[in-house]
Amino acid sequence: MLDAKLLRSDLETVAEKLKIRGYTLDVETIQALEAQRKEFQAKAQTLQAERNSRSKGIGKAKAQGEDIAPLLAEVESLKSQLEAAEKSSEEVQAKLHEIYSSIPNIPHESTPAGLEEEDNVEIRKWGTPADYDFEVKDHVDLTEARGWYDNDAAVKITSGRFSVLKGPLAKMQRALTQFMLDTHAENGYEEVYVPYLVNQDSLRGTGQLPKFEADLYKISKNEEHDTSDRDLYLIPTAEVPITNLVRDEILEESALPLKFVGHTPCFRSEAGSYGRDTRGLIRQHQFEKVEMVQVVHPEKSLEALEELTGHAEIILQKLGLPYRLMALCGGDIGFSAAKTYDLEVWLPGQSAYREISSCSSFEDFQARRLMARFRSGQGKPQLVHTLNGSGLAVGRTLVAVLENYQNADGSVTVPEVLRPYMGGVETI
RNA sequence: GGAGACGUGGCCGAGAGGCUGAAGGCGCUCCCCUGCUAAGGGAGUAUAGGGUUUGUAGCUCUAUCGAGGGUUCGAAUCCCUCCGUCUCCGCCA
Repeated sequence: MLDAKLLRSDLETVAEKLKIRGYTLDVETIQALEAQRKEFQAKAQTLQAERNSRSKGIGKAKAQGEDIAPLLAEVESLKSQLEAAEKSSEEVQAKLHEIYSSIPNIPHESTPAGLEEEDNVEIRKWGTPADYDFEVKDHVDLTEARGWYDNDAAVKITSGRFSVLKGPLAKMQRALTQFMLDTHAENGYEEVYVPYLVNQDSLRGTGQLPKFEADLYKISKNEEHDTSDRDLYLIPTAEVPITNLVRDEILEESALPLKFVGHTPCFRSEAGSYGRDTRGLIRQHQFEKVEMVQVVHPEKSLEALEELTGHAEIILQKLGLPYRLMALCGGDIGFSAAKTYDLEVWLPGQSAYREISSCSSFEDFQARRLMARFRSGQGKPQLVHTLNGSGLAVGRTLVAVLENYQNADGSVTVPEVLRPYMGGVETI
């Protein structure tokens, strides 16, 4: 959520900056509603003040044994006026809140202009895709025949877009997870274990709600056994539970930056994604991801994004996987992000670079909704800046390892850094 | 899951319809006193939003005593629902 004060004082500038991401702000509607808000809110507050002071008067008169009947009659007429004023005030504020909740973050000035994926800017490349003197297979062909990847079983158990991994493949996914967590811990991240189901407040805090409910799996309660009226959702990313650790918190300035890393499964309903990447492990309703989250001082968020992105790159470098770093353009960054770098790994099976990590700075956009603040000196609490990045998407990393390390005979060499996590095995 | 108790500011803890945005204590900040690794005295110390304003200053209004709703001229205080904590029982990895 953007700063309401900024929206009131400098709406035109905000509208201008949002054009960079192809978003058109309805300036006239907002201005009209703001004018109403101001009028109704002021009126309601004046009436409340009136009622409060008169009610106090009644209390004092009663204490002195005076007749309070005439005073009561006076206040009576206030009541209906106040109720009406409060109602209009609440209605306008609810409308404004809905509009404000649906406005995306303002892109950072260093975010490249452009609306299409083609407008993303390549920052650097690392590694060189290998030349294979045999016909390369994709990860499905490499694993299905050996019984390690079983789509049919997943369909039987659940439905499409889920997968069953077996044997060395399942083990390698676990090895990758362990390797990533350990590496990030060495770089100063505190490992956290968090719930996979979250409430609505958490999803609002990080910006998935209210706009993107369709992408989420909602857990409906069993009425017979659960009288709670709270719906829970499966997390689409560990960003949600981890970033919400600081919701409603006022941190000490000295506690910043906070750096967390966690591994969770992620659940995405991804309506509309059918037809893209229908084969294999690239796009699933359930996948594993290691996520880094940083909570930093507002002046440090830009350099923190570079650092965090670097931490994701280290994983790819240690695994020896060729990749490129892309700065996403205004039209391609997510709703809550001010600036985003994507890491794209080389997949020989597709002869293409594919996204394997997304690292974003949200500046104070999430923090405002989260009420995540810090106290510096004697001053008022200020909003922190939040960042996160995949470090990495484990399922896609598994695909990348399989395809980049494949041999002519269909076996796969285990990258050296992974061997300690796989009992020293050198090939699978 | 069953029964009972409870949820107040950074922390502890009073308050049981009006004089309570909230006593008292601890902690913290500032000032004074004191020459010694201590103590004493004084002041201050929640958050959000609105209005005013060149102003993240000041003034002022509103809201907030787990959350939401209700009763009332008036609710931390009464009623309802939910969330959470603790104790005992049950169940379970």
